[in-house]
Amino acid sequence: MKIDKSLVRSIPLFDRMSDADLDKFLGHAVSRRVPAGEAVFEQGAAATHFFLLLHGRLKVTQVTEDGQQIIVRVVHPGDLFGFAKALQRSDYPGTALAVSESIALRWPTELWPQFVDRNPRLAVTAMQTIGQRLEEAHTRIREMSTQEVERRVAHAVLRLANQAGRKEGSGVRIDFPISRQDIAEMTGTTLHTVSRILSAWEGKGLVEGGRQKLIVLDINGLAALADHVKE
Amino acid sequence: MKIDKSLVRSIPLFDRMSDADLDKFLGHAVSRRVPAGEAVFEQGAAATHFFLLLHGRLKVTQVTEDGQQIIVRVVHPGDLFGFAKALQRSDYPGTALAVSESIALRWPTELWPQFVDRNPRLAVTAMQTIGQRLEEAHTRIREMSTQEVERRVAHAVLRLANQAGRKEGSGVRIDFPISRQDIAEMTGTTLHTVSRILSAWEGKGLVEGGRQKLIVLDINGLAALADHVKE
DNA sequence: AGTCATCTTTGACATAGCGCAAACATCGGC
DNA sequence: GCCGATGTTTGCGCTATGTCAAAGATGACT
Repeated sequence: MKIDKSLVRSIPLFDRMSDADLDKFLGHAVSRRVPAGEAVFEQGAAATHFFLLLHGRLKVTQVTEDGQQIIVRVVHPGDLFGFAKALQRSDYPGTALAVSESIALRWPTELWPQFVDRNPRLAVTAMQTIGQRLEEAHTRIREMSTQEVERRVAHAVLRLANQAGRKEGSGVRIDFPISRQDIAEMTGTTLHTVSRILSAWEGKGLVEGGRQKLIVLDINGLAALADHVKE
Repeated sequence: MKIDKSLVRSIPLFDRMSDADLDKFLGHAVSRRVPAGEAVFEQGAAATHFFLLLHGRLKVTQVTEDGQQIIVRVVHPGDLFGFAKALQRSDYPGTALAVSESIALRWPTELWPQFVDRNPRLAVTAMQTIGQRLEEAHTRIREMSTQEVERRVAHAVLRLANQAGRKEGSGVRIDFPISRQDIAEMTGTTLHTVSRILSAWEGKGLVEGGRQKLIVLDINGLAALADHVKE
């Protein structure tokens, strides 16, 4: 599939790469269209490629031995993902599932070292990316350790609105299909509890819900809920 | 303070470095003795150095806005720590506190790039280290999302026994002073609950407790508790 | 337009584990 | 050898949240 170069250029990681380098980089890439509901790679599979999301939205999930699922993170356009090999893993630690129709570029993991070599900025970006993820993970741990469910959900929704929000009417809509179950798996609770919480918020005019839909009407109100130490 | 070179050699990261390179590396290092209870660096402080723990034990903690503390991880001898700058942060995200008398080497963060340059293995090790930490963080998130407190504590204790266990009599002793409060902060619960759980375990002969002391008597029994899906 | 699968809401109920409080144990210092 | 500081144990009540159950909504497909 032909690669939309201007799309790639719009990604910070590549905006200042020389045209020659970019061509070399993209020369090895394979573009793939992933329909909603399909996996880019599966947990436990051999890490043969690393990826860059150009368009769409993925969720990375892990399943525990006893069958419970959690959402590790959401992949947004411009994000590198699946570079387990760079971290010295031989298999993917999670499953990457398209939640809406997506387009991803793919490179064989063997190329990673030479890309990094040729383009130091990539190494820095990768380090940075992982650093951020580590920080996010710690934030999540901190929240799960110290906050009640409602605040955690508030934080999660705010984060989503930030990363995947699109203005719609008087509010900000989460720009991909997301279920209560998904939110539950991101915050470590059950869909029932999430449903109750969202219903309550809807009653207070903070959000507007719907099937696989979520619109934040009052960002500040939500932020207050998320930050406010209850008294 | 003079650096014990054989101690450094015993760390996997350095065991195969050439003598010349090692000398160059250590030439820039400053060794510091940290008494128990003292901090190597504090959360929020400018990240001026990165470190290597030679001896002792540290806990890295974070404090939330509302004053609650969590233990992010325990640093063992041979671990690199505090390389926030490599991850493009300007300050330390947590506080590193010695829980027993420790010795740490210290380098200015500016040297990081050139060390990595001269010694590619360091870069790989660092990447690997961060990858592991990320994985650990996800494991913890998974546990906190899906398991009850008792299983989480069991996992935490097993991990400690693995990383810091020393045979003692018929059991394995956690080889540094650790309180119920600490365990609580590692597992996202309260010291009360931890105390109850440990008391129960002691009743079953799984562990032996004490002031800032913990000895695992029955690793398998504990592992069963940690893994066994309750029915 | 009807059917089915999926997602959401809501209720009733059970309980794990937290908060509070007080007694108790252990250790290091004087 | 006593004292104060620090850590641990235990009881009790409460409530946030999970579990179980069932009834709506919503949208996709035929």
